[in-house]
Amino acid sequence: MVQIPKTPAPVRRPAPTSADVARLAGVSRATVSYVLNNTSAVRISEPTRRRVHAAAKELGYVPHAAARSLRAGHSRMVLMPAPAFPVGPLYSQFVNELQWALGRLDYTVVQYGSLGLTGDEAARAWAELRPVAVLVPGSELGAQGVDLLKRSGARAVVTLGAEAVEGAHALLMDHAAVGRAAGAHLYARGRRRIGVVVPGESGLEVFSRPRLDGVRQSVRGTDATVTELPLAYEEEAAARLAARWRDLGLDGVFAYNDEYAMLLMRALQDEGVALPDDTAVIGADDLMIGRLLRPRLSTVHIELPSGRDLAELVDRAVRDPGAELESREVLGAAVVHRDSS
Amino acid sequence: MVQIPKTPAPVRRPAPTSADVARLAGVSRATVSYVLNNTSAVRISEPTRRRVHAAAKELGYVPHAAARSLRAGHSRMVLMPAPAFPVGPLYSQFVNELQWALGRLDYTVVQYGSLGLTGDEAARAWAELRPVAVLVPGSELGAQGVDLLKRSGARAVVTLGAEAVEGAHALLMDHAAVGRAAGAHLYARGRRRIGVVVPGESGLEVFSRPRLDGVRQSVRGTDATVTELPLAYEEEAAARLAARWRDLGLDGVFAYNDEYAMLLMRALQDEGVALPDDTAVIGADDLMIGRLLRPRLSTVHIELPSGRDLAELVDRAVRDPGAELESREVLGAAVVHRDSS
DNA sequence: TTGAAAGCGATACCAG
DNA sequence: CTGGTATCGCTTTCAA
Repeated sequence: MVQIPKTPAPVRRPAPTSADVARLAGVSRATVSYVLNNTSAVRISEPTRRRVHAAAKELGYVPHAAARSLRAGHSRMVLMPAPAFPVGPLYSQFVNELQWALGRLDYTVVQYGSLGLTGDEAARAWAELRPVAVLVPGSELGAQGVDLLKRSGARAVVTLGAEAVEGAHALLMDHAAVGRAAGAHLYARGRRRIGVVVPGESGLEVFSRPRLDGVRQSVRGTDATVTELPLAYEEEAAARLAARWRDLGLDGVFAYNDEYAMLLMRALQDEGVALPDDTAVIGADDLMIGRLLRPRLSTVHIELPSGRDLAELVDRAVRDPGAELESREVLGAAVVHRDSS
Repeated sequence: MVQIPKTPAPVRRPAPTSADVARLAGVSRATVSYVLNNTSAVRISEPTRRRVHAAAKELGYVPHAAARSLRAGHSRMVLMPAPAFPVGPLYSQFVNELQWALGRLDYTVVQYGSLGLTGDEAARAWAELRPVAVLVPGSELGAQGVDLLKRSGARAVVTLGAEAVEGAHALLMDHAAVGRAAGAHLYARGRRRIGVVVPGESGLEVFSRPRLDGVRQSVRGTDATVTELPLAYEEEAAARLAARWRDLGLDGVFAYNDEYAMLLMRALQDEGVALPDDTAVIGADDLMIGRLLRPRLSTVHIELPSGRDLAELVDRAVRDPGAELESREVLGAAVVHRDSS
């Protein structure tokens, strides 16, 4: 461990305020505000502007967001809960796009770490920040929470999840559609004894449950059977599952996503199961790794709404909070047939 | 698109304040504050407490964080910039741990979306929120930025990156060590013409550059050569690279990480290059996929600091901002030798 | 063109 | 035990 000498001035001065800038520039606080905000309603002489800017720079003045939004009565903060588990490239990229798009509309996205808070506690915590809009993936939030947020000034609450919540705009992401697509595909390929790999890890049920249900729906009324296969994301777990594969007598399997599919495929191949002849495999999410596997992995490609679209929805909702609540189906699921099925 | 009827009350009432609660409960705002904050210095009668709590619940009162921290002169917000590119499971998990650990210490982590802001602009934007601490991955932040943040009240600035920044605590993550480990390993395995796969994608240079440099360092003064191999994360790019592999005449290659390694391995295998006989391959990050490849992928396992450690560092720094700045090397890199090298 | 002052919401001191 | 009130930093009328 290396020690770097501390800065020469250990004194903790309070942050400079607009009053300090005013004093240094020899003007009033009002003038400082006018100059720094480029208020067009008031004209300030050029020399004064320069003095103010110089003073601000010299002091390292930074406006106090809390004070500002307190005074203004609103902010342009869009709040999202920070995801509670490692999240794939799909979601990362979606959030990035969204941040960018909202940034262009002059909003600021804040991901709030609310680990260990349950639905209503979380809603309270978010409400304290008085965000202008709240984006909530999943269905942790109930009608109560939405109401709380709206009562504390949120002009839009948008949920991204399986079902709409009273009072909130909803981007419906029906993961059952993913399962239905996969199930229908396997059925069409002549498979009748279908396994569905479900992550053993907790937190993923929100996605895995509907995907499983979707498979069930897709074969309802046929002679096909669906078997749930819990699988932890570990080699040994996959090996154990593969070891009893012959006994299971499955001829097709839908894995939660391409990563679990890869895990399972490897274990099956090590076990001497022929893919896709003995067992057809299909994954989901259309990750790059699927294309690199041999046989190439069939998968369900998922189409998320673009960040731009969502940003525009948020903006519309914020500008006109009285408008009808939108509720749209946004998750597209399309089978990409490759060699594993 | 389905339309859900809007809620019956389209009136936008302002959020209830402590004054509203006081009015409804028939007490003063001071009393409300005492009750809701459980202030131990003052004793409030039980009936009054009840009335206040009831009023607060009825109105759906939520304290206004901005007003509170304005008054208090500080907050317990720890700010991190939101990552600008899809980030792997390693980092996701690290951030989660950190959030959890800081949460236990009663801090709140906020990931601030500062897309498109350069170092100093970003520092300004962060400073506006008056966070008590700022955690910055990468080296986007200069001494100036650190100074700005501290002047606006940040009691701790911690950088996670290649080099220390004046005035900030530093968790040094020397990615060159990853390259050195990989390079030394390949050299020890008798490889002398070493290629290094560098992502074609921008934004990753922060990591890829030092990893490449590390390889160079590890073979300095030997007869080994190092060839930089830019590679976009696409199948075709990999195929093109593989097509000229014989001409390149490389007998060992270090890929930026396991994902790029997998991409390259597949292309090389399709091209008929024998692994590891013709070319030894080693990746980095020790992802699950590496274990699933055949041959099993050798990799450089990366040890990040635990979220708990970092949380404690932040807490120490916040409690005693005058203390010596800590600067520690925290990135552990260890070769995991498997079958591809 | 500039300044004085009110007020956003919450808290903590000091009286009563 | 409870209430008035000053205060945090900033914006924005209203006057000068």
